[in-house]
Amino acid sequence: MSYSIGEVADKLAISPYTLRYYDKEGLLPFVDRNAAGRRRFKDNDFNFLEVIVCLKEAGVPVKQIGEFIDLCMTGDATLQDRYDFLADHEAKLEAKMARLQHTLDFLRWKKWYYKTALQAGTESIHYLPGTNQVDPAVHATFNRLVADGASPKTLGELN
Amino acid sequence: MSYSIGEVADKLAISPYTLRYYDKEGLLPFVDRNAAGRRRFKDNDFNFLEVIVCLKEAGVPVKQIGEFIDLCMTGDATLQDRYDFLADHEAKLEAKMARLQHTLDFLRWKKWYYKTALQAGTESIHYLPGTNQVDPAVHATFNRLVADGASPKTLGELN
DNA sequence: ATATAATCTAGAGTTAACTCTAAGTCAACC
DNA sequence: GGTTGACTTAGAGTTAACTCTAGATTATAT
Repeated sequence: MSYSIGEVADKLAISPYTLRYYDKEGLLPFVDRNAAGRRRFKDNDFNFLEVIVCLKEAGVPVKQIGEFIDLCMTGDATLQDRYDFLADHEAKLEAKMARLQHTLDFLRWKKWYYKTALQAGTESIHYLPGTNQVDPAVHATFNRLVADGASPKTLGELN
Repeated sequence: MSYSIGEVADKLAISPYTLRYYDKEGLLPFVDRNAAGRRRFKDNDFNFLEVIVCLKEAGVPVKQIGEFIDLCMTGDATLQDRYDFLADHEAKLEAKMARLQHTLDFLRWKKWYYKTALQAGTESIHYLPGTNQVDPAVHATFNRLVADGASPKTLGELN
């Protein structure tokens, strides 16, 4: 089985432009061409494409993905380098997910902030008396609710 | 208490250039100026800055963050819009974290793939006999190990 | 008082990752 | 056999988010 650039683009839900750009950047050295110079992707190529898509999603720059593909093409001498590369980006992704979890926590507290303001009809219930400044105790109140067992996700839910 | 742009930049670990850029894009309409035209950040401004940093981390484009700040400056009439904005980006962030979890799973399976190749001294242990194509059963083997209770994270760990 | 450092604006430059255009080739269908 | 659509390359254009420069002003430290 072999596939045209358009078929691969459809399968991966990315544009043919992007695939050609990746090729230009050295990400697709494994792709064959037919007599007319058109790209013919093999079944096994999807193993590489899967990795490329994964690294992209993980936030690895195209240039670095190219370096990984280079290692792949070089052979068994680079197995350790490839392992280290993946371990490095695994750690980076774990760190990023931890940061995003904090971001999500913050978003949920702010949602609760607006839910309660909405129910009161005014944001000023969260202000220090006689000012336009948010009372730091409000965040502490939310944290106490969570510590007491409430779900941060449902606390901010309207209805 | 008030703070210069440099002090705020240090606290948020972003450059003064970036803060001025945000101001230019309408993200900092709440910041005061002194007689000489220099920015003076108030304590309460950090409530806005916190939100800006959070939305940035969540992947919200600067332009959209500006729209949210606009809502904030308009007053209580926009409370629902602000709630909806946060709820929308909460959902998007949850979806992104689910995708990243899949990405992390994939990275770990590939790490195990290279760990086992490394221990065998050659990647070819994963190929279909007499080819250079990866045997699809290899991924299935990894999945079985995980289904049988092994940790995907430690399975790929070297040592 | 003076040198150094921080700030200001307007606007130019940079970078990554596409995204598209132009001009041409090739394949599939009626 | 002709038309339509997919493909090719080289290279230009786009977009977001900075990042910096230049030239001027202001604040801080000796």
